[in-house]
Amino acid sequence: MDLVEESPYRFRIDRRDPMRVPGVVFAAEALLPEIGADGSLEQVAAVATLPGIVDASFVMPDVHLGYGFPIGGVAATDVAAGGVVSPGGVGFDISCGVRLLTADLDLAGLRPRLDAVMDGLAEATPRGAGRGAAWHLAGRSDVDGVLRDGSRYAVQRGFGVERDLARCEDQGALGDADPGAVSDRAIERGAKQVGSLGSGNHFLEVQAVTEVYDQRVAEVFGLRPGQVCVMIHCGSRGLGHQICADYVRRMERAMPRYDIQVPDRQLACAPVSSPEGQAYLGAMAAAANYARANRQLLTHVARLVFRRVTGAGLDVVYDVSHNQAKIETHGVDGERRSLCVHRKGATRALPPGHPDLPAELGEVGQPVLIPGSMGTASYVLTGVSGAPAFASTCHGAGRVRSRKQAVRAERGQDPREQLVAQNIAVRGASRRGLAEEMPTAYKDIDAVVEATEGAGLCRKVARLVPIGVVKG
DNA sequence: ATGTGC
Repeated sequence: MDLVEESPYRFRIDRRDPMRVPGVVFAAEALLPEIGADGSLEQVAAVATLPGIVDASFVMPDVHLGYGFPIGGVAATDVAAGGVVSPGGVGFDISCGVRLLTADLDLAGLRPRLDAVMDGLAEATPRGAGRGAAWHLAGRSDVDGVLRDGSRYAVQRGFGVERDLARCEDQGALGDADPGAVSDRAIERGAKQVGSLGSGNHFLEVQAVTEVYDQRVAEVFGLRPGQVCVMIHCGSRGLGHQICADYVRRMERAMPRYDIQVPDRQLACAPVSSPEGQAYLGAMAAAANYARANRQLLTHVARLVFRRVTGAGLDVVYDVSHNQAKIETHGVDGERRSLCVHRKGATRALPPGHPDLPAELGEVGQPVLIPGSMGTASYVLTGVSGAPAFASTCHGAGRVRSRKQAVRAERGQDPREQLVAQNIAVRGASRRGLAEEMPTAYKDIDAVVEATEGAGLCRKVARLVPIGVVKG
């Protein structure tokens, strides 16, 4: 794929038929050799053919191959111009995202009790495929509560405090959720999984702040050097997965009716304004709320353990999704337009002064939470004014090897030993599960974050390192 | 990512 350098951190894929807009790759020169070998840039060009797409088909420096759409991608369609919504543009793990908690505790104070904290977290955190959850929903009214009101419902039921909600994207619940658009099968899969980590790259990590790049913003976020934090990375489990599968099938069948042709069946889509588009967005919002309730329950579990073992409380810095489509208003060619912004492996990053931010964050911008690969650093960033790509940035390190390749690369080595040698406590996960997530399988998170900052997508606020990790 | 794979 030919890339034209537009600036040091921005490369263009020129538009050619049937692309409607160009592709844009945000990356540093040094990352380019690791980008595109998997075919993800062909996916960028394919996404650019979607009806109603505006500006460009964007990807972040952590781009890699996904289902139809690349992971690390941002694509916005103009609702009034027949713009489409596509389940592949959100991904199977709907509203997968990250929540960061701060402990009123420093690393030195945690060290003597670290083993007890990790044992407590390991015992209390349901994880792995199909293994139960912290909260078993009792009947249809609980299910509807979670699907409609997300973290808000979890807090209402006693699994958190009101302040948590102010520090969540959408105040803890995405509007316009339609539980009626969610299949019985999806609900059946999800009912016993609220408050569970899942597997793959999902984790609950105890971290410590090692670097503060912006003192003023870090202070507003509640972060200081040496501070202990808890990062939770998980999604909508079997429920989101089932919804994605259901709607890919439904849209595949609907496309001829709207005379939509796509270069790849995995790009199945329907106009946002169509019955199929509306049903998907309603089901997707329900899954998004489920994922938020999931992170709220894991917050509750972590609080119980920290309180019991260390006496420390945990406050929410922020909770933000990196797999979601949202109807947002943005300027396009000097006009305010209603757009369906697909972010798949990309994080919303609101600039300072944005009306959707809670008052206490208004002056500094939205906290953006970026998990590194297992055993490497994570970042807290903030949104900046005038950024490209509809106020979005990266979501993590981004794979460079498939899971299978990662396991092969770790043959004859012990991933657990490698983490312990770095003084990182590990709980859970099979040898294979750990091998799939080793840093050699990912790009360098420091380089990815530097490229996003260089591209003017966000600004660094703080860097955190792992102390202990609970894996699915 | 996923009641993990044709």
